[in-house]
Amino acid sequence: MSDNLVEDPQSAAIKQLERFGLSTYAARTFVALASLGSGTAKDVSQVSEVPRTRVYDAIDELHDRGLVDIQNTSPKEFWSVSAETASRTFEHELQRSNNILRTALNELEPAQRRAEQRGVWTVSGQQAITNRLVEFFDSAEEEIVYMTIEDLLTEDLLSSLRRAAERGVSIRLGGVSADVQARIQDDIPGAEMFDSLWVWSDTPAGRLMMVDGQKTLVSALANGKDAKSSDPRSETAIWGEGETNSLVVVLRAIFTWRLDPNEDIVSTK
Amino acid sequence: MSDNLVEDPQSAAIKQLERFGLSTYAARTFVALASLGSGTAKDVSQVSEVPRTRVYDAIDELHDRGLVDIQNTSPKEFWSVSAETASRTFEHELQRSNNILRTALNELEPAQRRAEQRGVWTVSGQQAITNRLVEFFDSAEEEIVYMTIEDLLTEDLLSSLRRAAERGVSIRLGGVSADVQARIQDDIPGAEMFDSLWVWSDTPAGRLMMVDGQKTLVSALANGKDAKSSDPRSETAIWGEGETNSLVVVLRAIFTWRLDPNEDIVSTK
DNA sequence: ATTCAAGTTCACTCATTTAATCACAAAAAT
DNA sequence: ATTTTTGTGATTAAATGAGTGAACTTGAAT
Repeated sequence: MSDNLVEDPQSAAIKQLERFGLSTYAARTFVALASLGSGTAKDVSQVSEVPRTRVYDAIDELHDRGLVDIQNTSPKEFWSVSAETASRTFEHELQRSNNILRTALNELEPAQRRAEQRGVWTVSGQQAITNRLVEFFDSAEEEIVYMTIEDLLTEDLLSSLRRAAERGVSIRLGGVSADVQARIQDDIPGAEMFDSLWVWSDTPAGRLMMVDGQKTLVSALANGKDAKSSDPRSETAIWGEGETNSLVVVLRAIFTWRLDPNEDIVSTK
Repeated sequence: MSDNLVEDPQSAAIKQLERFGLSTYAARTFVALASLGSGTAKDVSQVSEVPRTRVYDAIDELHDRGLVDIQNTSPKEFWSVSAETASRTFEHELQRSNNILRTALNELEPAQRRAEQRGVWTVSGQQAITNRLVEFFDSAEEEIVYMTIEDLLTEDLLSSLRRAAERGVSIRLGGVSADVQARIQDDIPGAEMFDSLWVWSDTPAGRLMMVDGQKTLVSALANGKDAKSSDPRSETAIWGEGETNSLVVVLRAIFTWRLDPNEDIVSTK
């Protein structure tokens, strides 16, 4: 098989270089040079499968990007920067690019975003859902309730919860096993743990969240069997916000019913 | 004129989004949604100039990337994440991508890179040249001599010099004005300043570098007139390394002749 | 229930970009 | 001087993506 799940460094590197805007010729040429250290067009062509006559264009592209230096002899010799330098170069470029993007978007973003939203929005992909949660957590002023399976309690979310706790937001966490509870207690002393409403540690579930009683989110993992090995993209969530949002109303009802301390419900075994 | 030097946020954002791999439709759609907050296909089409029928594809693309959430009503409504979230999302993605690239390149990099190089290599672009200098500085073991005009003495280089100084490398810096000399003396106490061999603070020059007497670099700015406003890409440099490298031999001769303390040369006015 | 309009999806064309091949000129090596 | 290698340019072919329009679905109104 030529395409394994764990790729060989060659094609992995090529793929990323293309992602950063290099042509496939340029990407292949750079990878060839990286493994050679330096070489002529002929050398490059042989190990990279790039037509010899096109190596020169590829080198030009790389030279303009500062990734390859040229020796003007005949035959010309080409030299590629080190892995570290290449990586740093891209990092700089992308950082710069991202800053431009952020400021541009901020400029044209309307003053008041999502005051009160009717309806329920869907998000998919574990990372996207996590991002949304972090946003909600960061906007919390009084209370966060979050039920989750442990696999979905990433560092991102924990640090966001920590920040919230430091602001004085009360935090209630459910669905995690005893030992993880202990670890979190160390990390975020203010957090209050509760056992999940239903036992779901063995079944692949999802997450449930409510912030300040007016922003809620529910997620579920698509493919049923095992949660761990499932593709991160298979998680789908819906969320809604606003005092009168229907999803909010429903979830608030459930949460307050199950969690409110003055209510006296027997915990489901 | 539609394309100013300082672009409007619209097209600036679109350009960066495309750079990050979005189609132009997707980029335009996202920018439209970012200024609307949320809206239907119709709304988006009107402000983005994207054909209404293709908005759906664009939204799919954005949804997959976690940048847009969808409300499954009729008409469908679309909601874009905040500028901050979008920026963070890209940052994550690119960081991840860059890590893969770095490890892949490191794996296939040959053990011994550039032991002794014959010949002289050319680099162009200010950033690329700076990168090369940082690499040289970081590899210095005994001595760094660096002559430069102030504009080309960036923070990157200063911190690299600082690291070298802390390793005990002796540093000689030339070509900078008195006040900048003072500032650097504070920053890097070990650095020794010397007045440039010829007066070049007013003329657009370039840089001269030698490390450990065996790695040298010379650069020059292409367009003559004023150094400041000149395009950063117009700087071109050549470098060489190795005891017997011709460029090294020549520059070492000059430097030792002019700088060696036991020689007694009258300073050029 | 039927019709109409609006919303959504799909299939197709056209243009632009990019990969790939070829032909030729210049330079080295024999 | 001749032959091989190296470098540049032009040309063709394929693929990607923008743009257009037809067909289908859904919801609302008569």
